[in-house]
Amino acid sequence: MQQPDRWIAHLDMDAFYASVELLRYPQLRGEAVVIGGRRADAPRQLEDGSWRYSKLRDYTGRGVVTTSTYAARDLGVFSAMGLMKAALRAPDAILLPADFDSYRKYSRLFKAAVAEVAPVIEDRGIDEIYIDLSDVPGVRDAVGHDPLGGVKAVAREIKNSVGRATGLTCSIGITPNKLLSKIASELDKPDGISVLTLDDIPTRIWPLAVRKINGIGPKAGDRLLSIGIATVGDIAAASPAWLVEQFGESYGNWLHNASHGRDSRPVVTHSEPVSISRETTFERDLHAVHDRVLLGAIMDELCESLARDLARKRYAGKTVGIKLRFEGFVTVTRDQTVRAAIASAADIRHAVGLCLKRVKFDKRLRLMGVRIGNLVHAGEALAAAPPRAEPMPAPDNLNLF
DNA sequence: TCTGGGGTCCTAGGACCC
DNA sequence: TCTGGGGTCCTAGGACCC
Repeated sequence: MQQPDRWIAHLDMDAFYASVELLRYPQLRGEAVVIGGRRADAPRQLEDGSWRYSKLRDYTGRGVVTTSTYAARDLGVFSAMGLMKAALRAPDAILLPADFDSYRKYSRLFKAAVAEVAPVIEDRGIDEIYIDLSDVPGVRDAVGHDPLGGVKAVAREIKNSVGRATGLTCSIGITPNKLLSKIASELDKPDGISVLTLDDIPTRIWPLAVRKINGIGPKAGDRLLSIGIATVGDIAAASPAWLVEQFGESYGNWLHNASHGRDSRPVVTHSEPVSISRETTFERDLHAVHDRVLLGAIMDELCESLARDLARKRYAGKTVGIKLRFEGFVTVTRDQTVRAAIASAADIRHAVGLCLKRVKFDKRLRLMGVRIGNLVHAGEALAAAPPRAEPMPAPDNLNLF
């Protein structure tokens, strides 16, 4: 076996949101349960102590499946599917609203439990992480005699630690790099461990569908299929020059390297946010003139939420952006960069007004969002920026809607 | 039966400066 | 006088991910 220079793990919590809900409602274990929808769909406890749950068949309106239990997946209900479509497939599935505070709590718990075993961790969202195991004693000391055994023992230790801390299971893939580990963690899900070396690529990776590669999404997947490429092995068999011809210099070369399992990205243990945003989809499409007052109030609220997020995280930003989604799912964005970093709801709302002026409102709206980028730490913003660098907002800018 | 909310990164054109 | 190349910032859109 070729000795890898790194051992990188990808850890993915199994059906994370749904599994956290099952800790609270253990009587639902084994049932088809779907997370999504509104707060009003929360279970109610009856006087006799029994619980009353919402069923998917009773759901009407917008919304998507956030996660589903494995029993619900067996019925064809998956993440990001519209709830109305899911209701057709699994009308008797139980619907629970998402409780992100609870998921964040369990997220902190499982990451702390992993850190006790292996501290070099890259956050990849609420339910997954990369871990560099190269310098973990049980891995490092096994190099030379039984590397695979050492790696597997550490993986079991991590899973036990996560289980003790949360009562939840996870799946772990361990390989020489992040790209392969991300794929490997899915090979034996749920509650599995998969260890792969570069020698395993032809047998374990090449037979997989191209969409299993992190970075090949719906568009690239369709395009690859349309030119006769269905598996990772098909990409590996194609010439790099041809891939570059089809997909451009950058993506073509990346596809070639990915299909051969090459990836040198490090595990990044700290990163700063690039932007912070808030958005909301309406229950019904709204008219820019007819529903002007309502839209204005919603935009005020979005700006206030964003300002609270900025204050809590101690950031200010120089570029404010709006996102508008019209009926027909057509999305439009506008950006406005101001001279000095801002953080207050009023300053954000003013910049939003400038953005809104540059949009043509000829269709109904289904979504509005506000984003702030070009972030600086709040302390630095105060030190660097003279107060009142921006003029007071003109009254008409505040009332575009 | 239309498709949530929070993000990151890339591309490409134009402005502006040297 | 009609013409270069490079660097950076801003903006808009889009792909992708969890």
